[in-house]
Amino acid sequence: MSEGFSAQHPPLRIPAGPRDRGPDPRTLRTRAAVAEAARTLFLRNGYQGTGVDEIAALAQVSKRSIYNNFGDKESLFTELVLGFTGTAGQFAEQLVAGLTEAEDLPQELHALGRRHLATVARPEVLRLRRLIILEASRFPALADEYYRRAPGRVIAALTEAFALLHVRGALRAPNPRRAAEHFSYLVLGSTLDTFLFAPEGELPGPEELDTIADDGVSAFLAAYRA
Amino acid sequence: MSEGFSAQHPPLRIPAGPRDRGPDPRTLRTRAAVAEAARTLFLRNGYQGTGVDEIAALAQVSKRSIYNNFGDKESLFTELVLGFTGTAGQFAEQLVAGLTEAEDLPQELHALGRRHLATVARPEVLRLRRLIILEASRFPALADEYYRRAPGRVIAALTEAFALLHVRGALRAPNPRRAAEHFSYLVLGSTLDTFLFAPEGELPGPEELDTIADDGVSAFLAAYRA
DNA sequence: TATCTCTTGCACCGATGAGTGCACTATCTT
DNA sequence: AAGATAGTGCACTCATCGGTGCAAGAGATA
Repeated sequence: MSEGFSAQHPPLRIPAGPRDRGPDPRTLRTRAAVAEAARTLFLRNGYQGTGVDEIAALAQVSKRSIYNNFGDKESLFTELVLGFTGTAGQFAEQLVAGLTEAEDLPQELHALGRRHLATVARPEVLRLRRLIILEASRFPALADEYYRRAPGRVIAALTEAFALLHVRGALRAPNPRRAAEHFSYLVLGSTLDTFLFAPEGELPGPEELDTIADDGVSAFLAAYRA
Repeated sequence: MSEGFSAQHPPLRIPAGPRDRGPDPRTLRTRAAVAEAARTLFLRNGYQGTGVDEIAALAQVSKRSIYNNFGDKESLFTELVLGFTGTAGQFAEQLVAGLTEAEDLPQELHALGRRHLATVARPEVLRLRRLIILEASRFPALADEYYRRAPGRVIAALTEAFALLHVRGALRAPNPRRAAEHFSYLVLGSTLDTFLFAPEGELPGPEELDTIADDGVSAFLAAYRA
C-alpha cells in the first residue's frame, strides 16, 4: 500500500480470548517493546534507514513476532506515526485556549508564543516532523493527516481566535487566516527551518527560544495591533 | 565519503588530449546526458529512490560510462547538487540590490517580496530544497553548503540592507538579522512549508503568490516601518 | 590508415533487506 | 494438567542495487 492506512491488517487486536478477558499479556508486551524500539529507530534513521531486524534486535523480540503483530513494515510505520500524530495534535486547542478572554492581549500572546515554540522546538517533535517530510512521497496520506492534525490545527485555532478578536476590535486582522500564518511563521519559522537542514545541530537553549518567540510576537503585535 | 565533497575523483576532466585540444567530445556528450538524466531523477525521486541503472537508461548511456565519468553514485550526486546550488545562490545579491537606494522603500520592498517568492516558488527550486533536506543526514556538508549559499545568503544580504536602513532611520530594525528572518518567513513561510508536506500538490498561481507576498511585506512594514 | 581512447553490453559479484516456513519452547487460559 | 496461543531462532528465498571485469566496437586524432 502506498495510498492510505486503512485497516487491512488488524490495526489493533482488541478482540481477545474466546470470552473477552483482555488481550494476551504476551501480545501486549511484544507490541509495546516493538513500538518503543521502532519509534526510536524510525525517528532517528527514517523509514528506509531502519531495518526490521534492527527493530527486532533493539526490542529484544524475534523478527517473526513483529510480522505476526504488525503485518509488515509499512503498517508498523503508519500505525506508529499516526499514534504520535494524534498526541501531537492534541495540544493545539489547549494552546490557544483562553486567548479570546485575555485581559492583556499582548501579554497573553507573548505567553502563547513562548509555549508554542517551546512545545515545537523539542527534538522528538522536530524529528517527527522531519520524518514525515522525509516520507511524504512514500506516504502522502500520512503527511496530509499529520499536517491537518498538528500545524493545521494550530493555524485553524489561531484563525478562529483572531477572527473574533478582529470583530471585537482588539486586533486588526481582516484576514485572520493570514494573520495566523504570520504569527506561526514569525515565531517558529527560523527554528523549524534550521533544524531541517541541520538535524544534528544543536537547538537554541530555552532563553534563546524565549527571545526568538518574543521577537516574533512583538513583530506580530506591531503589525496587527488595532 | 560522507563528510565532504572534495575531489578525489577528477571533479571535471578538463585535461584533454596529449596536447590540449579540448576534452573528447564523446566524454562531453556522455557527461551532459548523464547529468541531465540524473538531475531529473534525483529531483523527482531522491537519492535512494534513484538507481544508477535507471539513470543510465534515461540518459541512453551504459552504466559503465557513468562510473567511468563520475566515479560513484555519491560523487555524481554531490557534483550535481553543488552545481544547482551554485546557480541557486547567485540571485541573492541581485535580489536585494538597490534596496538601500530606493526612494519609495515600501514599494521597493513589495517588489522585492514578489520577486523573492516568485523565484523560490518554482517546482525546480522547491524540489532542490526538498531533496537537500531529504538527504541532509547522508550529506550534511552538502546541506550546509546549500543553506549558506541560498537562503543564508539572502538573509545575510537583507540583514546588511536593513542595518543600513535602520541607521538611516528608514526602518526601525535594531536587530536587523531578526528583521531579515521575519521578512523571509513572512513572505515565504507558508509556501515552503506546504510544499514540504505535499510535494505533489499544486502551487498557488502567480496572482495568488503575489497576494501572499504582498500580505507578508505589508505585515513586515507595519511592524518595522520607522 | 593506424592508433589511442572512450563507450558499450552483459554477465557477474556481494551486500542488504523484506518477508516466510517450521519446528520448538514458553506462557496463558480453562 | 491439558490444550490453545504466542513467541523464538534460524535458515532460507527473492529482489534490489551499487559496483566491477572484459572483450569488442565506435569514434576521435594524427
